[in-house]
Amino acid sequence: MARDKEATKQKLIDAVGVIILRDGFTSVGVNAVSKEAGVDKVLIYRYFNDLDGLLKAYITQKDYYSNIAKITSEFEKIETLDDAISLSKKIFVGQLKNILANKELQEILLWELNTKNEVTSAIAKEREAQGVAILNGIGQITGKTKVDIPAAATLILGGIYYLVLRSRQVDVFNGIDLNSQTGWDRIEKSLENLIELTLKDF
Amino acid sequence: MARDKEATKQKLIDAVGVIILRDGFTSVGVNAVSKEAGVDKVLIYRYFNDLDGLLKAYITQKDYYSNIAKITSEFEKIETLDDAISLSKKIFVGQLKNILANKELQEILLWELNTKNEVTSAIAKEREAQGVAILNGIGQITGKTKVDIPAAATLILGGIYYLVLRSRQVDVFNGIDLNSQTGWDRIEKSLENLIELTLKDF
DNA sequence: AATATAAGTCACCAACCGGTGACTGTCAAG
DNA sequence: CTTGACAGTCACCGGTTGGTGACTTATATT
Repeated sequence: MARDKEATKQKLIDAVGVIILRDGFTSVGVNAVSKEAGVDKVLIYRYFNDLDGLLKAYITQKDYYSNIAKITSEFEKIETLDDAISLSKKIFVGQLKNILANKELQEILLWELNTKNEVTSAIAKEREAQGVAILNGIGQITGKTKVDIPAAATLILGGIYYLVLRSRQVDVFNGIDLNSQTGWDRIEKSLENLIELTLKDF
Repeated sequence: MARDKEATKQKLIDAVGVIILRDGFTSVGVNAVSKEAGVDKVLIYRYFNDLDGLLKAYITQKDYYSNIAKITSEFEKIETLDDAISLSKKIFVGQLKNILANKELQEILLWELNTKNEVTSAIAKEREAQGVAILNGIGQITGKTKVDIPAAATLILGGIYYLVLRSRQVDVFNGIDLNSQTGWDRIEKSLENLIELTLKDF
């Protein structure tokens, strides 16, 4: 009808987001996406070669990890160890709250765990760049520590990811209520404690 | 052929395990399972009502978390704080190595993250009982601590789960090689460090 | 030996999946 | 005014999914 290629492409890209958010990444297929976009599925092949091509376009537009620059700039203001600890806490707690609030991001994290293809690999690469940049920032300010900061940070970050994803299916995990504010307050507090203990141990 | 109901049921149950291990939980369906078992799929409905019924039977037979008794008995031997730290390290590192070695268990963890139904809820319930029992054990011996032990343990355990699952799709995460021995050694070391720091902080 | 019960087989169903070829309608360049 | 390029539509393909009814065959009891 509209006879506007770019608009149609955008409709398809947007439809991917809608379906991921509403039905999860497993429901993303040519039939569902085209139906959601109100467009024939053959256009996916014509405009994006492939469903993967469409997904790549979707991810590229999303640009989830664009806050690196902002964070790394904050590292430069750091002077004392307490500053470093405070910023580190802020980063990790921020990650937790960000993922917890963003259901679309949760779906992508889950997708990464389940599937390996060009798209998820591309996302992983981007995420990796962000993670290493932040770890380098922390590493620079703390200097020589007894503990392996990147390893500890990775473990804790993984814990954040897992608990958020787990909270989608279950209420209580290890006795902690993952669907209540008090439960997440406990997690957040522990997060801060672990960071403080780790960075003060040298 | 064999005309042996119990043997046929067992064939189906075993086939579930084979498929989970070989193709992942997403591939578990009536068609695939019956084909693998060399048995008609209608027998799944006759003997187990449902695919879910078959999966429940599978899980019940597996009994993944049967090592609770052994662990809780070890708590009684504890006398000093160092004993407690040592045992806690042993438990968490043991968890890590166990999951890392057991691909079928990894599939179930992933399944738990993706799906909520009677089967996964039943597994979760069993896991929950184990986790709480262990945490109670640790809690008893450490007494009042500054940190929230259950919350910290949950975070760390989640980290273990996530990293193992992530290692299936990606080599490097936050600069740590999740497919090399040295990478896992770093994780393990950090795990022990975090436990020690946490339990000594009171 | 006849019969009932239950084990196992077979053919089929509707719904969905990804994917493709042939088509129609529109718009702009010649 | 014609023609060609292209946006968009439609019908169909082979394959797989979960699920069911009708059937055959074996075994145990009377």
